[in-house]
Amino acid sequence: MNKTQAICADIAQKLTEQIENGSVKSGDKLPSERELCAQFGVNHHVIRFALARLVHLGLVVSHQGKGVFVSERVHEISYPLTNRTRFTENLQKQDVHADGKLLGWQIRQPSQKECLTLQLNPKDQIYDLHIIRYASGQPVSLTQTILAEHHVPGLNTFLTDFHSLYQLLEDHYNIKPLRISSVLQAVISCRQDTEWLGIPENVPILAIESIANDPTAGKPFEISCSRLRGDMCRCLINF
Amino acid sequence: MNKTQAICADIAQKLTEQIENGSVKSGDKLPSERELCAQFGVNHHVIRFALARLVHLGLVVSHQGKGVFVSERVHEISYPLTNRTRFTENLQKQDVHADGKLLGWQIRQPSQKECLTLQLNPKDQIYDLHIIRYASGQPVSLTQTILAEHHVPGLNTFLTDFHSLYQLLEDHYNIKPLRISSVLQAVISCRQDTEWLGIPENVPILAIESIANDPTAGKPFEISCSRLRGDMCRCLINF
DNA sequence: TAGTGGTCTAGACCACCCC
DNA sequence: GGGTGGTCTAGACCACTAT
Repeated sequence: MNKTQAICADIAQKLTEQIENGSVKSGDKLPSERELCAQFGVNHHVIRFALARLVHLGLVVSHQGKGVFVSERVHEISYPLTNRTRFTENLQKQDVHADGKLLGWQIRQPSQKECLTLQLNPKDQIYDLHIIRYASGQPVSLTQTILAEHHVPGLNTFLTDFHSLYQLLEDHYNIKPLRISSVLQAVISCRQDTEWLGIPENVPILAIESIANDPTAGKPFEISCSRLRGDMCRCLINF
Repeated sequence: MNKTQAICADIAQKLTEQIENGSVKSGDKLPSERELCAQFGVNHHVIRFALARLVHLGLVVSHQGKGVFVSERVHEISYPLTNRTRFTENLQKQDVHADGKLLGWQIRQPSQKECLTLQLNPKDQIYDLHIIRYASGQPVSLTQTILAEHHVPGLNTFLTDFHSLYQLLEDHYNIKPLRISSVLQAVISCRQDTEWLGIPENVPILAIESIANDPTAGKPFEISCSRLRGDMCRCLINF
């Protein structure tokens, strides 16, 4: 049927096969775009388009001025999702070094939706934290965390040497949040993701919105919105 | 810093804003590529690149020969994931009409991994079904289902008028599978997805691999690998 | 300086849709 | 036939990295 626009997809296919059957290995540099042009007898743009597809699939990464390289098999993280899931603990059990860094924070008025979810008065205030998390030194997720200010008074004083949110909450407030629900969705990377996670655009991201309780108070305590690298994170659920 | 390649991203940004602030509405046709070229004073390719970004974000869909249209807000499906999750039931509770179609099936030898998971002998045989599922008539997911042949003898005779797998299993074998684990991952759409689900390439997909038990036998019964449209499916988990 | 990836232009031609 | 999106070519120029 429609077999005119085969060239570009064909090249992507051939390159994919070369990677998957191991004739170019993990970490290897692909021939330069100019070389591939000559090799396949096509234009610059066709090659670039084919390579873009491989980038989206996570098979290669490209570095301006250096070349295009077959992705190192990133250590895939298994992320068991339970009501007690804690990023740091989770990874340590898999013998992976975990760390978190606070990118920024503010105290602000809650939105209408945040009021509803956290059962706040409109004049209550909230902490809004942005956290990046690392596994073995590699950035894997961006998280926005919302906490009611009156639940964690003076939180700001503990933020200077931030590593693990839940550790902090336990140490200073004796609170161990319990996750009560999560919503998972597959989305595409945006500017923010590319900047912080060091990944290209148009790459899959697992978005997780969770609500956690403070079990002693039995009330909603935390809203968190995480964006996890799709190529690194597998989310496990047991019933 | 790097502010040369702003044009393309800028245009994508501007078009995105026009859609999000409602100055072009859901279902509306965007100006043709030629018109946009003139409007922004740039080349064909720049416009196409910008539009591609919108496509990946799920904001627009393009139809050859007709034009580029702002995506109709697809009815987002909430997909509660529990050990009793059944696609058909699930959607009916949300007053959404659900249906399934069998794309194909075969009986074959299990792979090593399938043997292990389903606790089979290498000489056992398995049913391998490919199912597409619809919500309100729109395709939302592709699923591969693996069942041991000796658990569902003569299954083939029931496949001619297929609508709901779990209904079939209950009606003819009195089996109500219980999900015991799921693995969720964000990936990117492949050829197969684009063909069956009617979505473009490089669009997010939620991949779910599940294992279910036959509760009366207490043994692994089914492996299913689903690929859900990222723009339509939100997966809910309660703890 | 020379090589790499990245962005943009100008223009040809194809496939599809609708009148 | 005249519109639309889709693919490909040829070539210029920029930004980054090595050496």
